[in-house]
Amino acid sequence: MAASDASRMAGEIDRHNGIPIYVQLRELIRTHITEACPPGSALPSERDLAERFGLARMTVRQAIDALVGEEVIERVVGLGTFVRKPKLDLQVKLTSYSEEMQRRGMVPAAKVLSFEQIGASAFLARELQLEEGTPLVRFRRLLLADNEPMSVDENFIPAHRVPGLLDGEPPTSLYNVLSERYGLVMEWGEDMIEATAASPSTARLLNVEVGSPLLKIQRHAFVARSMVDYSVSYYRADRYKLWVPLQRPGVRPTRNYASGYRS
Amino acid sequence: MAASDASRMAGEIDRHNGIPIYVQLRELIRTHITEACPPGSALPSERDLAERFGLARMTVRQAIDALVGEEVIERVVGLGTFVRKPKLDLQVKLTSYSEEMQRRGMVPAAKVLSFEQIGASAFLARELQLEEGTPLVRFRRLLLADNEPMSVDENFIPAHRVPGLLDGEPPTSLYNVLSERYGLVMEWGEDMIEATAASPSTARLLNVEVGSPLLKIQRHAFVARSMVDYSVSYYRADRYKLWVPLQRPGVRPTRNYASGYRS
DNA sequence: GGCAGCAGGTGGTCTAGACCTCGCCCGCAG
DNA sequence: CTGCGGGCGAGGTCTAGACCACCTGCTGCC
Repeated sequence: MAASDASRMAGEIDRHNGIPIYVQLRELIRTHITEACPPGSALPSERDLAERFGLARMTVRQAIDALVGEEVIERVVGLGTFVRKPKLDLQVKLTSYSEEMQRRGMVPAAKVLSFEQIGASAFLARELQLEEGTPLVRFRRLLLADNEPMSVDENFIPAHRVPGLLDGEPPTSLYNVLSERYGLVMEWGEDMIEATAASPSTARLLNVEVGSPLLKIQRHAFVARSMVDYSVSYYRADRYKLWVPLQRPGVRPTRNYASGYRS
Repeated sequence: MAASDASRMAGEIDRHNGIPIYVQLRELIRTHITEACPPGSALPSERDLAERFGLARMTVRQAIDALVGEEVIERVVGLGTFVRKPKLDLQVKLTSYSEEMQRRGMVPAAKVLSFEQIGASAFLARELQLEEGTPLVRFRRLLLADNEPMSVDENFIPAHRVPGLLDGEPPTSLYNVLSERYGLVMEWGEDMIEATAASPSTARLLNVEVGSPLLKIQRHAFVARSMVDYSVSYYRADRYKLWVPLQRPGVRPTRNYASGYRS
């Protein structure tokens, strides 16, 4: 038998709590996967699941459809449904500096250069899609990795989004504070990337020679449809590379089960 | 009535040609959209479609589900199903230089610097995941935009992938030739981006001063799971910026109907 | 021993209903 | 004129079946 035993799945469906059954089942399956199913292992068959939880098969399929859409599991006709290997991610992540450095295995640190309220200049107003003169919080830092300068970083946030932020200490991780204190979880954004040469002041901060190549990254970050953060960063070219995955428009990625699904 | 008239939809379902009904219906709807539905307009209701084509509503939903998954259309409870505005794409495209420049509204051109067969050096062998000494086609060009130097570009392609390529003229658009003559359609890839300073030879080619900042982009491009192209490009920083969309891991983009769906 | 074919299990597709909530609109009452 | 409440039509969820194509493993024949 390809499929695993449905009776070993924990949990029950509550038909009267208002949560759609397929959502409940989907989460039960998700839990079951993370707790008991290594990549490549089989899930119980749709019919088994339907019987186990007393549901119609179409309802079970709806739950499974959702997980297939998330690319958590994968259907193979005639064989069963299988847990996928964690996929290579074709999406650049919107991460904070601290997260990014930790991912790269370096110790992040920061030296605050300024933390103040300013009025939006014409340029900043345009970048942040606001009226000129709108109060902004300006947060400028020298960011270090493993105790060595990595980048000079300047964030601009509409002041009305973060009342009281300036009263306290400058935050260590900006995105953490925005999310935990103000509920501002960045959902999406865009980076504009270019190469530039170090100005004298930036060069001094980054401990490189004037004119050294730097990676300049301007970022707009959004919550829902309103921009919450505009930032400009100058990264030392000798210490920082960017990795960008690409996908060909209109071409669906090739399937890659190949093998490994036999019992 | 929110929904449009189902009887005005062209096409019929063929129940005996082996193509799943929901696939046929999906394509009929897709055609109907491109031909007769501006963004924001309503589709016929699920029940109308079911009646118009003599199908069960669940089957109609399956067709619509697919298009919703593609983000072509959008469901709004209590209102109907609507054609989405063309979405902002959260995915970097794997495009060739010619495509990219045309998209930016500039006239691409190229001056071939070399077009030859070489053996893979230790470095190239590692980058292309091949044995050292494997024959490669090396294609080095000075790329122009609007008749002004834009970048120096060097492609390496395993020679066995492109038999006879060197016999002819150097191609104008490399990706076009790879796809049309050899069936090699790049499916995905990755860019490594960094800032660097112009070496004397590169500076001369690009018509900039030695030490000027350049954007260095190394690209690995794949067909299925094998690498077909490794390239290194040096872009003039004053003429080229990269745009990279970002998505927060684990956060689903917020709905954005908002308005504009009233009749 | 080997191979062909069949049986049983899997996902794929489809039906014809059911009842739910949600949003809009219109008509009635104040 | 205004407000509110119901009617109606939209999508959302769910059922209990049906038949299909596909894959595997077993069985029995050669």
